[in-house]
Amino acid sequence: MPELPEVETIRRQLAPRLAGRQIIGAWGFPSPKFSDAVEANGATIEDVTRRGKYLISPLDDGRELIVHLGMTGSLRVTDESPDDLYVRAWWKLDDGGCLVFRDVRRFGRIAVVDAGSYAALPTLDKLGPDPFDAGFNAGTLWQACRRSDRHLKTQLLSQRPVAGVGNIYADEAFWLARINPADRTLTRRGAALLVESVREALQAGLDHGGTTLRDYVNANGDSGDNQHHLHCYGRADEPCERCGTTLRRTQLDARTTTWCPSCQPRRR
DNA sequence: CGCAGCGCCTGAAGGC
DNA sequence: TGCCTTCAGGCGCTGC
Repeated sequence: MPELPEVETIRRQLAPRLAGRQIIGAWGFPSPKFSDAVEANGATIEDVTRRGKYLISPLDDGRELIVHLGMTGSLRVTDESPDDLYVRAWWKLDDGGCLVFRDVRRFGRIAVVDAGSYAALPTLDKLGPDPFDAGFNAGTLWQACRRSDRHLKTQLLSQRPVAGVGNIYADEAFWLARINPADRTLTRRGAALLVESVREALQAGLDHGGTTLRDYVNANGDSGDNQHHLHCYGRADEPCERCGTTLRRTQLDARTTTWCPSCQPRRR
């Protein structure tokens, strides 16, 4: 499940490979989620950038090709035309390569829009600051969480206070910050801790090439390594690395959530 | 406008 | 062995 570290890993691999390449053929799976792929035909890719979990490629005609990988999406550049049941889009390049988007569960999304016009992608349209930007700090996070009464974890996953955090790195960040994900309010100090912990969790993911639980592979087809470095996510019923208490699992707004009842006590 | 609830998808895993 | 059910989950949409 690609979150910011996985998407950024792919972006770093694709940007030098795709910049300057003209698209000379395109196909999209016949569904509104993918059929926009053909709209990029004929344009030249100028770069591959990222906002949160969205890959954004500026085109030379003032539009942008946007790809969200969803749960099981992957992007690769191959030498041959794809022959695979789960390919949802491809773009033939002017150097003989082919950019292929594969997505078993079809939770991904492709769009071609006028640059910066994201009305068709409401989450992107209202996306918060990237976690490593100065615009994400204790003050902004505290303010954002003060305006809502939802569980803190649900707020992080909304992509509004900060962009790019999904279920895995959210559980990691709350564990690192020793904050209970079911809390609804943050102290100033808690906000500062959580900012640092979000960055630490995501940086670990980046350093280890992303987390591969089942499907994730980078643009070279390689799995990540961060699944061997997780402290909390997916470790319910195992002892907490810090205190030995058995980690617990629950559902929080329909999201599987793992936490340490001792290190991460409920506030209030 | 905020948000709770639901639907989208399909392979893997578990139950019997 | 094989059928059936449940689970995973990011995001868009609907309706309160």
